[in-house]
Amino acid sequence: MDGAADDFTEAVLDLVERIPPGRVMAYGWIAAALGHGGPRRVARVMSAYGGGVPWWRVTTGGGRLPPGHEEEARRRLLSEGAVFRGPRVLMAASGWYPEELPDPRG
DNA sequence: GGAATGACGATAA
DNA sequence: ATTATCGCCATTC
Repeated sequence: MDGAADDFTEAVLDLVERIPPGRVMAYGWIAAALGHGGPRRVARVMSAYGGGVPWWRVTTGGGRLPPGHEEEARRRLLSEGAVFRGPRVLMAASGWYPEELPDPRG
């Protein structure tokens, strides 16, 4: 076991919890915001511990909903006012990024 | 130690 | 738009 692993998990969950309603963040964004790890690492955390946070506000880089939970996530996001474009979320409109951190998009 | 796997991402065809 | 392939990173077998 590794204490640092729990630390990373906690950081991911904390960041996901502060995503505003109707907004979404990508796995890669979260990894970039935390400064280490990777998209797969974040996805693993969500898969295991995402049940305690608004996991539906986390999507793939293209606005794709989490596989196996598309129905659920889509329903929730629509309810929160997220902008959809077919089966995906418009990251340009509903994408969110912590203002206190540098934006990877430039 | 090596192969397989996964709620990913980017690129090529 | 869709499929295929590779890279990434930690976990699991």
